[in-house]
Amino acid sequence: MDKIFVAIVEDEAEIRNGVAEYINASEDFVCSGCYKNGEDAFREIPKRHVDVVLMDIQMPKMDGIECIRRLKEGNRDLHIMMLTVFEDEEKIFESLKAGADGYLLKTTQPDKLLEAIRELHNGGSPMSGSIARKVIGTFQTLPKPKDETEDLSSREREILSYCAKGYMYKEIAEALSISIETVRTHIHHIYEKLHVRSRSEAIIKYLKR
Amino acid sequence: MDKIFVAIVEDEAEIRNGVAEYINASEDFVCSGCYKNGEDAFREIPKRHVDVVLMDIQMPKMDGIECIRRLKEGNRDLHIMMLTVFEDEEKIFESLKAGADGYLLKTTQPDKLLEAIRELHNGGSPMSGSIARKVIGTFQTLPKPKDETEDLSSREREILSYCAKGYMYKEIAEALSISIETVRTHIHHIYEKLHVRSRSEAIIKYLKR
DNA sequence: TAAAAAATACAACGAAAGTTGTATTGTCCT
DNA sequence: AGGACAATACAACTTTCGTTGTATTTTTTA
Repeated sequence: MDKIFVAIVEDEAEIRNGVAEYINASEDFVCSGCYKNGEDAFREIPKRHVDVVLMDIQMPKMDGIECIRRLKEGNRDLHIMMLTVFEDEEKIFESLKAGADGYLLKTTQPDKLLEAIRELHNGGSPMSGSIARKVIGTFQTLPKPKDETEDLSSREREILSYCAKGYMYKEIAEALSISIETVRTHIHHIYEKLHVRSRSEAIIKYLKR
Repeated sequence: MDKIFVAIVEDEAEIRNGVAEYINASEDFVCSGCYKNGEDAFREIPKRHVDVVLMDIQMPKMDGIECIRRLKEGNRDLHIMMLTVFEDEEKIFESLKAGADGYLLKTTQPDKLLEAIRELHNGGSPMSGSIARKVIGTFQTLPKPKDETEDLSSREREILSYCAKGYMYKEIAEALSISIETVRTHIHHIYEKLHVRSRSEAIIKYLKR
């Protein structure tokens, strides 16, 4: 069986070499390159055979998040996993948005790291426990303000949706083949039901619902 | 060390008993209850000592997603993990929104299941590889139309943010202690940069960026 | 340092939006 | 059958918004 080629991007030589050594000592992985900043990594990785990248965040010249963005732009299929000490939401979500496929903390045990690389290569997305919990937490937007647009009639909702596309009264009237005065009336009713007093506020409620 | 109390909610007796047996055979877990539908689970679990719930989705009377919603409403701290055959995004995200803390497929190996329960209990969020990848994928909103609000000056962005709160010119002028005419000028500049021609369109761009 | 961009301000005019009130028709629920 | 609501329409009037043009002071950048 072919070995999995792993690249390491990490500015601290000690960690970099430690991880590389551990990877090379394993059966099914081989370290195909070590880079000490995002710039070197971005220049070299596309030229080589790399299956998986382990990426630090804080590095000189180019940080890991920007490096991911650029690497992914060139090759969507490259599997990249963060390996960092940061566990604040900002860094996590910026990384994921940039295209990271996994996110491990540096406190991860070496054997768990190898297992994670394997999972990453198989299309999974390994995350440290606390990271996964934060990611899942973003879906639990519990107490969202009741959607007042529920109270609108279907015609009113239709008209509101035109407002939310930037249509003027006149344009809505044309689109629906009704008079501008009728549009006015509908919109007035919409304002009452949504408890707002302008098109802006109505659009805001509509888009945020 | 105290054992971790695990409840199982699953309509198929074979699976239910199999998992219960496996859990009871382990060192640090004990099955504290088996329920064959969401209704029974919702009625009984709050009365008992339960640390972790393993929850199926498709069940008679009350499905697992609704059951999670209700259990979590009563007790935010209860750790619930889906254990299901479904891996479509709809079911996954509905579960997470309802409050699931983990999501495993039934194909998970028994030893991995036990490890996942342990991780869940420790505040992690174990997910099967393909699930985690889908979850992470939602953050990678790839080809989003370039954020034109980037081109705005900080003052302009500030004013736009007031528009997006529903403020009128007069109110913005007051809030920033500048004249209404200056607000007008700024907003006109904003429209030029965003290539829009009304407050509505500007707000739409701002909220969708 | 010279040019460009940002922040500020005033003003006048026309266009769009918002308010208030009235009215007709059809549907749905009680 | 009567009442409530939705959809439609018209109109007069007020307020807010958007356009155009000019101008001064900083700040930034080439």
